[in-house]
Amino acid sequence: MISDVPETLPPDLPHPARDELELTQVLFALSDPVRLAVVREIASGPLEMVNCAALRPDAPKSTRSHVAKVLREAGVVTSAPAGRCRLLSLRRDDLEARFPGLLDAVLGPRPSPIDDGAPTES
Amino acid sequence: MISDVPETLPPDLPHPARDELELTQVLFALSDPVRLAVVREIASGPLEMVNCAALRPDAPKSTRSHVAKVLREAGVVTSAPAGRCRLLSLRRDDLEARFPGLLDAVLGPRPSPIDDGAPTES
DNA sequence: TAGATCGTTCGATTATTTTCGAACCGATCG
DNA sequence: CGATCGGTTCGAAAATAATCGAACGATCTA
Repeated sequence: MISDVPETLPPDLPHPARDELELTQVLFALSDPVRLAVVREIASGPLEMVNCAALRPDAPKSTRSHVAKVLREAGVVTSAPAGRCRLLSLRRDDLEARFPGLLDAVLGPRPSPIDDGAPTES
Repeated sequence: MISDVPETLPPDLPHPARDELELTQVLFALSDPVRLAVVREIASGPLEMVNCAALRPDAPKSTRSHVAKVLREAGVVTSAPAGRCRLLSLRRDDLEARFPGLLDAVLGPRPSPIDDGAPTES
């Protein structure tokens, strides 16, 4: 027997394919300080939205969701369901394939493992 | 003798200094197709606004001027008076110093002198 | 000097984005 | 099951950006 597909099937969010990424959309997504901060934060690895400091935890949920949406629709991040949360990941490979060097340039100089920015003891 | 500065001294337009360039502003300036096309066009050398095809010559002057203004205020281009015209130049050095690699990434692969994009004869 | 050219600025209108509450949904936990 | 948690969606309202005509200024040219 063929089980009916439930009317309310899990509508996972739409992500543009690699070859659909538009440079101007990507640049626009990165042109906002909050969104750029999110990208910087997940540059070191995927992160659940709920644990993302750049998405101000005190801000209204709908605002946080909107930030993620712009990044997702531009193809900058993927947003995957993970338990109750959503896991944000940077689409490094897709961005690099489509716009080589762009992400590195936007993320800026890689923080050296030797200098973490903390004050050194004299 | 000290010549009086005329009341109506040539009010040359304000340009941000190199160290005042903001990444988000630059990205925003580049995130519009028309503005990006202007940048691509002057990438090969300075160009008078009047001769810039990306600034649709048929569009109202005030719209054309506004496009140039956003690019100028973001620090992407300089706009220098040149006779009756204004000469737009890409601020390559400043952008490279401040955001290394960004411009190259945005401009994309340099068109090879061998392959100019024209269809090859079979 | 007068006219034409190129571009800026201002103000008004329109279009696009952002923000946020409310309603809702699935997953988890008691 | 019922409550809570994390997040989306849908309006509507506010903020921001784009568009364009009109007025102006400076430069060149006749």
